[in-house]
Amino acid sequence: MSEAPLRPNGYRDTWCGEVLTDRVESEAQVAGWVHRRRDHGGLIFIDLRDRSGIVQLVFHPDTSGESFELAHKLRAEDVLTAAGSVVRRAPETVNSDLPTGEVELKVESVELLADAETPPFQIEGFSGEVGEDARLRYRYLDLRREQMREAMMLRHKVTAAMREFLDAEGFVDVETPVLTRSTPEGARDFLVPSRQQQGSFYALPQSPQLFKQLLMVAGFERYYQVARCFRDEATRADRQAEFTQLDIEMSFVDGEDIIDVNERLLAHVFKAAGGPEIELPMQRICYEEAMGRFGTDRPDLRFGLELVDLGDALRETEFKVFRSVLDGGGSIRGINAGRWEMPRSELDGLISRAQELGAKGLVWAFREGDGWRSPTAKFLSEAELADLNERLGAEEGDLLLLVADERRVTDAVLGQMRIDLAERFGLVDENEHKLVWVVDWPLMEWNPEEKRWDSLHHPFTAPKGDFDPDDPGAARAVAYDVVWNGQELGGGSIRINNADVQQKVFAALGIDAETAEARFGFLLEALRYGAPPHGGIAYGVDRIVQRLSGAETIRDVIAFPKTASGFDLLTGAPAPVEDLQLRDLGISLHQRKLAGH
RNA sequence: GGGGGCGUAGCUCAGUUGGUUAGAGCGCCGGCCUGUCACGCCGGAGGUCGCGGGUUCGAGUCCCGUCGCUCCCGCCA
Repeated sequence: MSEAPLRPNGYRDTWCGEVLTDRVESEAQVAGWVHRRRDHGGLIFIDLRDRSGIVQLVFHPDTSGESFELAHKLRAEDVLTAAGSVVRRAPETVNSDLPTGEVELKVESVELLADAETPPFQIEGFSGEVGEDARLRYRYLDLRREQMREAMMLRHKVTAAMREFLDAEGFVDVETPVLTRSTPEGARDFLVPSRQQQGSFYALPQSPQLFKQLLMVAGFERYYQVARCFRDEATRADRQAEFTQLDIEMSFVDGEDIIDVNERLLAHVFKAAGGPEIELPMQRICYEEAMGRFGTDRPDLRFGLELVDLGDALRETEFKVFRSVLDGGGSIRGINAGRWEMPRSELDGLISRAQELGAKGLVWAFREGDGWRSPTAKFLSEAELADLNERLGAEEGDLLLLVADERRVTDAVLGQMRIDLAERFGLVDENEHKLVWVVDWPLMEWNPEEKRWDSLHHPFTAPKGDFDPDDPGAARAVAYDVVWNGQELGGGSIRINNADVQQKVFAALGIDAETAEARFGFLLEALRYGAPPHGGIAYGVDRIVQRLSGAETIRDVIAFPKTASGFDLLTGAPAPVEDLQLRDLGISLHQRKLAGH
């Protein structure tokens, strides 16, 4: 990234990274942090770093005795300004690893602007990766490291490209409240107690969903926001309780309009961020097909190992495990993992993994002749084995994995094992990129634990055509998720713009009229005042940047992230508050724990 | 909420079957060094082995508990 020109002041007139051969024989003043010092006794080199890069300073006793004396005392991460002449290095002293390696600054004057204590870890070291505790506790030092600086710069490029594109397409950036209303559906809310209305609470938004719909009712037509969102749920490698969403909504559009503008948005952002080139139009796959072939609604299309339905081959089976599942309306599905040797202990590991994922068990087998080498082989007839082999496309020695359970379990287990196996067998080409729209979603799915219908996206998603409250499972949605190599980048839908339809959908979801009125009355009311057809999408900005940067965790692309247990190791949040503060809020605690650590 | 891994010097780690005074590299401090760029050489300081309890003649090592970090399941779009 090239830097904007500097207005010369008392500190500097040149970026460290821009002290290049075109400046030779001119004067320059630079400022920054001492990256490394090499003191030869009679000659001292200092690598000076600012955000643009590194330049070598040379301190000669003959050039400036005073500067030379000071240079002796400089230590890592001291902040200084140095002025002198830019000189070309002798050919044998050129450092080809450094963009500025053909030149150096012969220092004539130097001033220490701030001295630094010895950092708890080396900003630029070679003794391996620094532990995350230390990095988070001293995040401002961690952010000085090249990898973090580049991640944050990339993040900036991504959001800048988003804004640039959306601005050019006529989208209006509108801020929506952070103190808003709790809606107990979905994830747990972060609550904020109200001082003026004691006993009442704001909630931090899980997304600006309802506000952006209201902005459509308000006639803004095209809205976007880079919005902070909050979900009080467990953190993961790719999840933080506090995260950033690119939120978009449009009026007078159908699903194709939204997909069109978003494909161009993604292409623009990927290009600006140096990501993989996106071919337009992007591939699409319908929900049913994704679930059928990959067992997931966010399929990674870079490798095979597709799921195969095996119920038909086992219709007459007498094997009790399969029999009872089929009789109970469940499914038997399998994967041909290909020809891999695997010792018994690893096969046991696969069984454990399947159980961890929710299966009761896992059948493994290697094709041998027309039958199987497997503990399960003796329970199946020759005809059944032959049929299974054929359906799985099994060749001699292929490893076959079968799960029998409810369809949602077989999909979840095999869908994840497919990914595990691909990683383990090295089937994923990291240079290949597959972006795909998953379309044609069901509007709702049956939740057997809670014995009710749940929205697949959210309760504001519009049903395609007329909605039949007696058969919610039949309803489809104009909904679309965009998936990159098996990870969901964003998803959206056409929304309900009619209060009657919205009420029917609430009712089907088990939200009675009274509750709907209490929680969403403002929305229902707004929909009665002329709500245009509208729809939109939301992206996980952190995840997009994580994927573009190749970072292992989402924390590496967030300036000040929290730990898995929600702690901010830098500031010590969350922390107890003064009794007086609680009294103001009318809150009393059952017990007070002392702050941890 | 559940399961796995980790916790030893400022940082990254080693530490055998439970056995004398707990080690290495980097960093740090002091000295020497005029072309280095992971500068080099010489010397030095630095430890609540996460915390608490237990077993034992003896615990970094074994047991129990607890705290923290992390990954996974649940949860979460």
